[in-house]
Amino acid sequence: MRLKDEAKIAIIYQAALELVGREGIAGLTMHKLARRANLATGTLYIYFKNKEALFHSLYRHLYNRTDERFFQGYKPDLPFRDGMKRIWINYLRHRVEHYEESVFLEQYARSPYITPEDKRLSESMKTPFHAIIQRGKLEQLVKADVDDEMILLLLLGFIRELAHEHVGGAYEITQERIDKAFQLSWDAVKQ
Amino acid sequence: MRLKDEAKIAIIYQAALELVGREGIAGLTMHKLARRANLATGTLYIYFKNKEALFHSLYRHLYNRTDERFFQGYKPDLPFRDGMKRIWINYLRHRVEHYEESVFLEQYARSPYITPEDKRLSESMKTPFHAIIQRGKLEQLVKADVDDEMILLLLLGFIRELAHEHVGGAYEITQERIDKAFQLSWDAVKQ
DNA sequence: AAATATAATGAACAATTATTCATTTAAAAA
DNA sequence: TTTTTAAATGAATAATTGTTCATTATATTT
Repeated sequence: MRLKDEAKIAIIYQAALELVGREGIAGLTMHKLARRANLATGTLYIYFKNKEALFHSLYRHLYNRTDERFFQGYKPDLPFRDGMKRIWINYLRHRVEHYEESVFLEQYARSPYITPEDKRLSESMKTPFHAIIQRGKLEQLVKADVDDEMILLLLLGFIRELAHEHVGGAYEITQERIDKAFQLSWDAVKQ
Repeated sequence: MRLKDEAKIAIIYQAALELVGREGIAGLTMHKLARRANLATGTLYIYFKNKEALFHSLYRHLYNRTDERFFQGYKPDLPFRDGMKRIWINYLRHRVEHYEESVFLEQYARSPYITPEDKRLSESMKTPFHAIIQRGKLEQLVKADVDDEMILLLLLGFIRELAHEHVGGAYEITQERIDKAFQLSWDAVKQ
């Protein structure tokens, strides 16, 4: 099979994410997906072997795109707090602007489709975050007696809830609230 | 229809939660569910009108049981920090010991099965937490310039991540870590 | 114990959804 | 333009899954 139209695959991915964002993996049928992507059902099978392969492929695709987004605009010569805030905001933006991705990733992780290989992949996402926390400890700005993972869980957990409530319409994120929320996070982890 | 065996319904709920915890809502079939609950497929339809009604019923059931668990052992005459820690730990325990419930609730919220009525219900869970935060502000122990919802999101988000990683086997929760984690939370929200 | 009522069963049926493939449409090459 | 090749279509088929119901087992009443 020669290389198929990349753009069309992107359209299929996008349609899948939109549908999963609304009705979850349980609600996604190949028929609905094709309709949303303006294709015939059979066309999906030109690009993907079957439904399972489509999910698998989308899953891997999402893990490639993400991590560079988190570190956009981060310069190591920024003071630590500013650099950390930058990444903090990047991650919040990511969760808000690509909310369906999170829904897909979380539901896929607990679906009949996930493979053991996929599970390992999700761990690797965290490594660059750990590096930042290490820096904070070296500069004696971050609590030395708390392990990196715990600090990371506090930061990510908070951001995820903020994004979740914002997208759901229950809690609007404003600039003022971003500053306050980061301050809370900072107070939690600072030495 | 006269009242059916409550215990059997509990068994069905339990089986459903276990299956959804492993393969998500997308992976749950009536056949699998019946097998796990040691019943014939048809029996499920004696207790529930159909699959949708079963989910709906389970969803409502979960919302009734939960909130009393969170406030177990909370006495208003405890110093604020101790009382808050108590609830904090209760919620962590809840998320760990009833992890499948969380998976179900989150997936159900984004499934083809949820109704608008169900959506409203999930908001009500938070009210008792808000009351505690109010107390903290009155006693001038909690940041006055941060709204309750934000404080709540930080606390819940962190706990949810801790429980998630613990259950997944990636981050074991020990007594020492519980104390540290609560300290982080406290540092975030304290005045 | 017999009669009656209720619950449980699981194979049969219905509905939904995934997948295939003969045919059409569009693009590329001759 | 004609021929050849690739891509797209969507109705038909296959597979899966939800639901029903005639029958059997169990419990309750007389």
